[in-house]
Amino acid sequence: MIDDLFSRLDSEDQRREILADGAMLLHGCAHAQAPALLAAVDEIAAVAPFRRMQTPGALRMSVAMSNCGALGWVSDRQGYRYSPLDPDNGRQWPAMPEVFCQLAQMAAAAAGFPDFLPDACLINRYEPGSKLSLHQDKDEPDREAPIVSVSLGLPAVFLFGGLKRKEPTTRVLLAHGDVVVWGGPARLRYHGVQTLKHGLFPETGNSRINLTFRKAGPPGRQ
DNA sequence: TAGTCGCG
DNA sequence: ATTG
Repeated sequence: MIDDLFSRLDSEDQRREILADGAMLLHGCAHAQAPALLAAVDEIAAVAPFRRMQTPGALRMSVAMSNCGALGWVSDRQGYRYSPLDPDNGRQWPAMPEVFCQLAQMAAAAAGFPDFLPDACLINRYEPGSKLSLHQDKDEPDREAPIVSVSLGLPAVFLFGGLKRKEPTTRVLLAHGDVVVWGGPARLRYHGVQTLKHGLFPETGNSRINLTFRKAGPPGRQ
């Protein structure tokens, strides 16, 4: 059923699945680096703790977030934007660890987007009950660069839709080490995460950690 | 209760 | 219109 919605990139490598034109799932791509990634997340969170941000509607998101890199995605009653400073402490976000940047570059290249240089990494922590409604990543002025999303910890159902909210969504189970890359004609596709179910994953404190790499700075300088 | 609608 |  779901298999019908996917086409296989090639029969030799069942670990790459095309979700749409310009969107690819790299199954288990980050599995080897996962321990290093999680250790780096802990270091980042010690400096820029996870927090549940407010939305323009003055409600709180269920997902707790932090950032690393030159720019971080923030939300408050004023709206969504990128900021070089952590609004909770007025300091720059922690630097993007080398292992983050290398993984993001490698995954982007494997999905057909060479020379991806992310300047922002949004770190989302999902506890059981957390979800992210269907949305577009459209706060980045440069739409040439792709989005790279790395899943760690508990599995979650990723919703991948079209360029209009009402278009049907594909449901994709994302497990520890999976990476999704979307760009080009898929860059503005709606996407979201279904409510996380509880499960056992001690390495992440029984939560799901998602790293989302973006180029959030001005166009050019790729 | 999962899916859909639609509020502000 | 909507990362609620």
